[in-house]
This record gives sequence, C-alpha cells and structure tokens, in this order.
Amino acid sequence: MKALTLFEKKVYTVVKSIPMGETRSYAWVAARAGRPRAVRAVGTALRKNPFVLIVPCHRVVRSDGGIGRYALGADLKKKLLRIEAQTLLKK
DNA sequence: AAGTAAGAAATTT
DNA sequence: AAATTTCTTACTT
Repeated sequence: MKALTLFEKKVYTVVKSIPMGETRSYAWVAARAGRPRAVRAVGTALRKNPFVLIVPCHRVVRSDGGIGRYALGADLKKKLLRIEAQTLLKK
C-alpha cells in the first residue's frame, strides 16, 4: 500500500460522498478537501486511485464542461454518468 | 526538480 | 458563438 497524504485521504472521502447521478468539479472537491487551489493535485490523487471501486471518481468532472480523464477511459466515464442519471430518473 | 485526471484565456473555425 | 489549443498555478512524489 502506498503512503497517501492527508490531502488524498480527504479527497477520497469527499468524492465518496458525491451522490449518485450528480457530478462535481475538481475545484469543488479541492475546496472541500481543504486546498481549493489544488485542483491538479486532486486529479493526480485520483489518477493513482487505489480505491477505484470504492471512490466514484467518474462523478468528478471539469468545471468548464469537459469530462476530464478517467483511468478506465473517459468514454466509459461519460457512459457511467449517463447510466446513473437515468437510473435516478427511473423514468 | 519534474510531472500532472485542471482552469482560464486566447485563438481558430 | 462554440470548440480547441496553449500556458500557468498549485500540490504530490
């Protein structure tokens, strides 16, 4: 297990708290993690993502409308968000 | 000292 | 006006 910094831990906790079907920006997570300017560090932390099955990092998107990147593919990330949104709407 | 899953601004189409 | 590209900023390793 790699040594995670406090900041990373906080980031994972925050991202885990994001409700299903919703998205948050990296800036939002960074602010909640105690370092509002560390948006890039958030990405770097999620990129390692030791909890890829625990932390819903696919719910974290860019604030300017971009989808950002995803360890399993940005394409999959978009799909997941689409599926989650529909699951919540449930028609 | 180097790299990065972002952000904003500038430029192009 | 919208999309894409480029440079900068702050944080971890």
